[in-house]
Amino acid sequence: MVSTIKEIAKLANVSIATVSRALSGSSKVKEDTRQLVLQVAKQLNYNPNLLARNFVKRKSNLIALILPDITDEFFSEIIRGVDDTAYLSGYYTMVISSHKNRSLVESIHTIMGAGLVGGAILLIPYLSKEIKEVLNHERIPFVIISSDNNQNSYSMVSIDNYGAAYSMTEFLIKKGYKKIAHISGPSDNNDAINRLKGYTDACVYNQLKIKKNWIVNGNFTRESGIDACAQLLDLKDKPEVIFAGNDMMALGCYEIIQERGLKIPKDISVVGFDDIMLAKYLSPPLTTVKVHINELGITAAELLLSKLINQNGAAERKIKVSAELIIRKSC
Amino acid sequence: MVSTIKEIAKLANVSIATVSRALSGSSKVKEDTRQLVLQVAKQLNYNPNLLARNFVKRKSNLIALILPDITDEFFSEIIRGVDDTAYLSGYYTMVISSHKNRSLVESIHTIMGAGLVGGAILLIPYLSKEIKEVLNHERIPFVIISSDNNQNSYSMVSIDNYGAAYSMTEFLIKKGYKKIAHISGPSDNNDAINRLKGYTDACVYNQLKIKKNWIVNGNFTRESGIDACAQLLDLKDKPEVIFAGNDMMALGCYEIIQERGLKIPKDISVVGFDDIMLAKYLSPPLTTVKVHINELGITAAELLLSKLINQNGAAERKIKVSAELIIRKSC
DNA sequence: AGTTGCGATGTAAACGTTTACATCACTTCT
DNA sequence: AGAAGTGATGTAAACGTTTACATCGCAACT
Repeated sequence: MVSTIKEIAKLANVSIATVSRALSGSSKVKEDTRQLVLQVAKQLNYNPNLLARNFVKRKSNLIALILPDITDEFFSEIIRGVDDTAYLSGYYTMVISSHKNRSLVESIHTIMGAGLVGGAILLIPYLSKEIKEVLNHERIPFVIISSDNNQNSYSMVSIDNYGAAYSMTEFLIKKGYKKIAHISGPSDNNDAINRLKGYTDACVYNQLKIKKNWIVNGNFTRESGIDACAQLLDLKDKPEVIFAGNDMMALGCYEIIQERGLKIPKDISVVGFDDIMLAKYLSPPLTTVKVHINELGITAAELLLSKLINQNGAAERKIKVSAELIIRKSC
Repeated sequence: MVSTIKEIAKLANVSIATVSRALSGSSKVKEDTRQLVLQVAKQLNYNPNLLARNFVKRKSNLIALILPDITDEFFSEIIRGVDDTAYLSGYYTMVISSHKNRSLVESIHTIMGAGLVGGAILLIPYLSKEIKEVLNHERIPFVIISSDNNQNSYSMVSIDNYGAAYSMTEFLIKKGYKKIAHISGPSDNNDAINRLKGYTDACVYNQLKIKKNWIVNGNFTRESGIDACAQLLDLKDKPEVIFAGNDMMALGCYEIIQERGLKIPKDISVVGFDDIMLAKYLSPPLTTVKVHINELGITAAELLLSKLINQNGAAERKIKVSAELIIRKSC
């Protein structure tokens, strides 16, 4: 059942080299011969052995997508984006989740060094010294999806947190809001940092005063949204709108606001970031920022593929995937 | 940088066979020699070439996870479940999404015949004749994740839709509800069919009358939930509780019920199925059925691995992954 | 007619690893 | 002391494919 070029060669009365050439399509083979070979191949139900092919060519049509140790609503979109794009260029995608049984560093080393994959896409929130150390020793091309924008030496794809937060803030200002609060994410999280910066810069640029206690720290959880929002509601000088660093914290805001008998957006407005699935089902539906997550995957794959195909040591590129304001009823 | 066993052999002054044996750990090598080899390997930063290894052993430590043409909130959990389990046995997971550029049949054929992967897990909602045809010609082991329980000849893992729906219905009956309605999913969808059957069987077993117009057809969308629920609310003999075939339809119920000024669960109760992320954030939080999706992946992977490891043509097995009632405030 | 060029095809090596078999140096029998 | 057995190691083939190089036949030159 598992036919090889040898068998085709025998049946077609040609050498295996000719078969190989006929099948690969490129080289010079007489059209008659090619047709013959193709026909025999079909008849034998031939499937090339990719293992052998990759092995001898010393390259692989597999790319690794290395994911961090957490589950995320958005991972499947990234995976799909990568897989779709890779497939169109004849590549397959291997997914590796690092987790307790296998550190990220270990994954990188074993996977990238084994010849199994031709390139890798790494989803890494924060590039530690250790990780960079390992990466610098790897010889296959890779691309990083990360919001860690302090790195120059790698090709990176990231969400335009800054730009999106800036737009959202400016949108609120244009709508007439003067008192805009922000609940930020963890202070060591780059998404959070950039969103905060987008918010403050937009305020500054539009000559809007930011009171210091209008910026309160959260940690991207619903609970922290509740706490942060409570703080804001207790303020003498209450903000008119709360820009939560992500939707989960916005959700927390909704809960405490409604618990206190206030109405959104009449008494106070709320906007978020991420456009998680439930955002549009909240009441009122949440105005937020939608990141085209699958584009992260697509872009990363494209970048990697370009490295794989024309392997001139091109300069490392940084690409930001833009986001879109989703205007609903919460402001 | 890319060291091979040849180089190790040279440095350690042994033959490549000895190196191979020392590294693979199994065969008989003098302990001193093994240590020496190991040390040299480490020093050379050696990584075995998996491509070569798989090639010569004519087996692969890659398994393919073939997904259908849609994106789903739950896919990442399945992927993670498969990957985690596979990894623990030394296997890697390759994800293939079939889609417009690549039919499922095509994916199956090219992937499973190329020697690249040693086995496959296929997520297939409905096993068409064509698909079965292709599957029957494949020679590598595979496992199917599906709710299509009309198949005997394959190893399958599925959600226990029937049992879970039965439990939910019985739970409602025990709570004292006498008038239970059901909004079913598409009539050609096996999940929907089994859930409906679980519901009716539980009613019958508990001698509960089911009025014909208490069962209304939906199609798993929120909109269909709205329509179906409206029909139920318009009934002279209104049900006391609506068991929606999935959470999205339950969400639709919430909307129309609240729009009509009714209270859940005071005026009417609603329960769902799936435990999608937003279920717990609805107000009131939705009582529903949680399927341990990652277990689908884990179980499928275990099944496949057992086939891969002891390749005695064991009987094909069917495994149902059980579900759990998540009792919240909606009834 | 002999040379050159070229297109088509064949030959064989190579890729890195595993593994069946051969070999060798001992030890332990008889 | 020789035979037989055993444990450690080496030799070489094999896996399926690609590809550099060699070869061959034929057309188009001089």
